[in-house]
Amino acid sequence: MKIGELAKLTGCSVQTIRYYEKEKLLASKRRSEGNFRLYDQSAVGQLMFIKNCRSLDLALSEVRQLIELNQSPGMHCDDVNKMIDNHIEQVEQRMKELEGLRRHLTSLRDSCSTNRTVEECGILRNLSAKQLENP
Amino acid sequence: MKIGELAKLTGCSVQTIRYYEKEKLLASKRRSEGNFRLYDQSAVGQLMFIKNCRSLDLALSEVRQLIELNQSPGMHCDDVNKMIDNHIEQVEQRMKELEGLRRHLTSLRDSCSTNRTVEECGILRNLSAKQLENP
DNA sequence: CTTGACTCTATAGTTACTATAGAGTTTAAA
DNA sequence: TTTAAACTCTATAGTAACTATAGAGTCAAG
Ligand SMILES: [Zn+2]
Ligand SMILES: [Zn+2]
Ligand SMILES: [Zn+2]
Ligand SMILES: [Zn+2]
Repeated sequence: MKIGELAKLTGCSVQTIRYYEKEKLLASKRRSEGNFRLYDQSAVGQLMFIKNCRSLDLALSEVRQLIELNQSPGMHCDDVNKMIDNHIEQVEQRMKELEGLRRHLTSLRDSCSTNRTVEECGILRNLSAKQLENP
Repeated sequence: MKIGELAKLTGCSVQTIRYYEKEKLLASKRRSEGNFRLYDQSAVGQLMFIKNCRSLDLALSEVRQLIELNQSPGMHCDDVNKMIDNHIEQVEQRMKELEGLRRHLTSLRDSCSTNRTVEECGILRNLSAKQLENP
């Protein structure tokens, strides 16, 4: 199949597939006479693997590691487990940050009401303050 | 004062200050004979304003809008309020996404235990599956 | 007068794509 | 058979908000 069909089958864009190739994540094994990339069924699986990883916010460099690991079936998979553990931690960390941000933004929002002028705006006044209180 | 002192006073890096100038967020009013940027006390306040905005994850384009607004003290501040409301929504949206991600990652993690080989790795097997279940 | 700390501009790199431009290829209809 | 549409190719630039150089110039102290 050509790149367009692979794109349709996987829900990736054509440019994204070419980008993954450049990044050594997915190779097309053959080219047509007119130099078009040709893929077989296994490419669908490989691309879905990448897509699944991306949906979990794994970086492409990590996806690359996983692909390489996948090629040594006898090795221990500790590194995979660690990578996921790491991600869970990072996600939780980011959630905490966002929670702090949300509280900050909410209290900032409460410092202004409707029908005020820029001069009177509590938000702008707070943003101008020497330093916002730390969460 | 020169750029290095401004950087120290505000906790921004020198390059960041120059970047903000290029992005029309903070101008140095004068230059020294040797072409060094010179700042007065008001620059400290302006830069802290930017820093406060950034700590709330406001985009530089939004900071620019706020700075412009700040220059029309008689106008209504509705746009400011709307901007903050918007941000609160976006933050809450992102928190929801991360919560879904966390659940996904956690259940994926549970599909593997210690002392398995790559071949047996539940995580890799799940990532290879045609499609991950949607949250 | 030299050393070191500072500053200047310009440029490239980061991440994971997306969006062109300009050219060539393939397929299908007219 | 011609021609048009649809597809593909490479190469390049853009995104956001910085960070990190390189190479040159400025300034203060010793
Ligand atoms: Zn990671
Ligand atoms: Zn207001
Ligand atoms: Zn925003
Ligand atoms: Zn495993």
